[in-house]
Amino acid sequence: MRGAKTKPVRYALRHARAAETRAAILRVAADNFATAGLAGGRMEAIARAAGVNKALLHYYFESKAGLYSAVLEEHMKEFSRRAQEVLSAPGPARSTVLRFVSLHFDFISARPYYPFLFQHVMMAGGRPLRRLMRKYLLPVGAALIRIVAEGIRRGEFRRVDPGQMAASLVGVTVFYFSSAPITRVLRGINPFDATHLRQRKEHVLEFVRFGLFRNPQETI
Amino acid sequence: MRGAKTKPVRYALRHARAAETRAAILRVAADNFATAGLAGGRMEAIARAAGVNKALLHYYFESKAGLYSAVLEEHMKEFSRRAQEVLSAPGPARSTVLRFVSLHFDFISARPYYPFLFQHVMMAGGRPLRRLMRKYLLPVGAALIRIVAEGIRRGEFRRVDPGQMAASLVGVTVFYFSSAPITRVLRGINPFDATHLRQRKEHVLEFVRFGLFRNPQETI
DNA sequence: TATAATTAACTGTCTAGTTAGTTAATTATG
DNA sequence: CATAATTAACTAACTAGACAGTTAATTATA
Repeated sequence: MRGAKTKPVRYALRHARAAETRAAILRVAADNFATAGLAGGRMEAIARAAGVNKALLHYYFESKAGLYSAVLEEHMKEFSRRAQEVLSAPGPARSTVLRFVSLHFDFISARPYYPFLFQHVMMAGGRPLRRLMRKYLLPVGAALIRIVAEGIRRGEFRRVDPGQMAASLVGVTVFYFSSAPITRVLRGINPFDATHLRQRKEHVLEFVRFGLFRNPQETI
Repeated sequence: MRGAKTKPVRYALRHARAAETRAAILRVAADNFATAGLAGGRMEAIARAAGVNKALLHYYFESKAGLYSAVLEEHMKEFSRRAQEVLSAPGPARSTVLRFVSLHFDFISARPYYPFLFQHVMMAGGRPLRRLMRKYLLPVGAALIRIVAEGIRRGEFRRVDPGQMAASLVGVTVFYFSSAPITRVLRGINPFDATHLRQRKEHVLEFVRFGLFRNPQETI
């Protein structure tokens, strides 16, 4: 039986420890897949690092692809939840957009491997990609576009193509993280230390204000 | 012998045909590695698609990693050359930056797999990454930063951190392409058709003008 | 004592890389 | 200038190792 799908409430304690094991596997797998991709990731290595037997990965996640999907889905679900919260909150479009960018930035800051995991599925494509994208990204993307459009209508933003702007908001945030290895090599710094993160975030938020807002200087 | 490194001018005809074969391998390999990564790429598949024997790949490129490097280097060399040309041309910083962004955008437009190839080495890291980065990216990055700094000094640009701005310029361009698979799924369009490319490029250039220039409206 | 959680040991397949050649263009030479 | 020798370009068939996934059993706990 796949231990993950059925949750036998009767076996609460037993299940609690099992959940820990499962979480440990997911944590380690995220790291492994992020650096190596689906093809490059090693089930054996993941099992060893998680301190469990290789067969247990299959017991919980069926297959390598299943494990990969589970890893990715965990993160996407969480981000999607938080993003929807921010994007559906009332208030001026200006602050909503800035709060979204800020959330996005912080979310990835805490999960350095997230962009890589993402890149890998994207490049691989296929059915699982489509499922995850439609389920988690589509709603967030739509909400973001809606907010930008609203901001334009209200005169808070310049007249831009909301779809294009959404892509730029995400792109300018994500790129810093997905190019982190280059930064490390070329600048010899750690892009994930507090100082550099703060500098980058500040820059991104300012860049967004000037790139999108009608009156960038105005305090919100 | 590695036919590629030594170029026996004496055997002109023979060598000419060999160069074609080599180029064909590189072309096919770019495609294969871009979708599958280094680990996921298949020497056998590349050989078949290029219409040659698998052993020939090793004859020319030593190893799988060697082939991957060769593929990437080809593209990076070419981009680096063109970028340096643009960045070292005289004129106002405004037009230099816009011309750089434009070149970058067009270069990738013509090589849809380039960002993916790139991402893969980056994630893998290691010695070959460092070599290529230092050789091709470092000079371009430095030149771009210099131009931004110059633009600030001349009062053409807002007072921004030149390094951060360089990252944003590249990021906002690259993201459209590296997220192309998502776009295809979510919006059901082909991001590489002429219409969408034009729309995106227009948006990016405008976004850069507003995000960076002191007087975005002013014509150059 | 039933069953969930976990493991050791195994197997079949896939694939990078090798080896021992063949083919054909080019050059040397009788 | 014909043909033998040489060499670059290329191939068929193989090997060694790696790795995903399986099986049958064991341990822990409700």
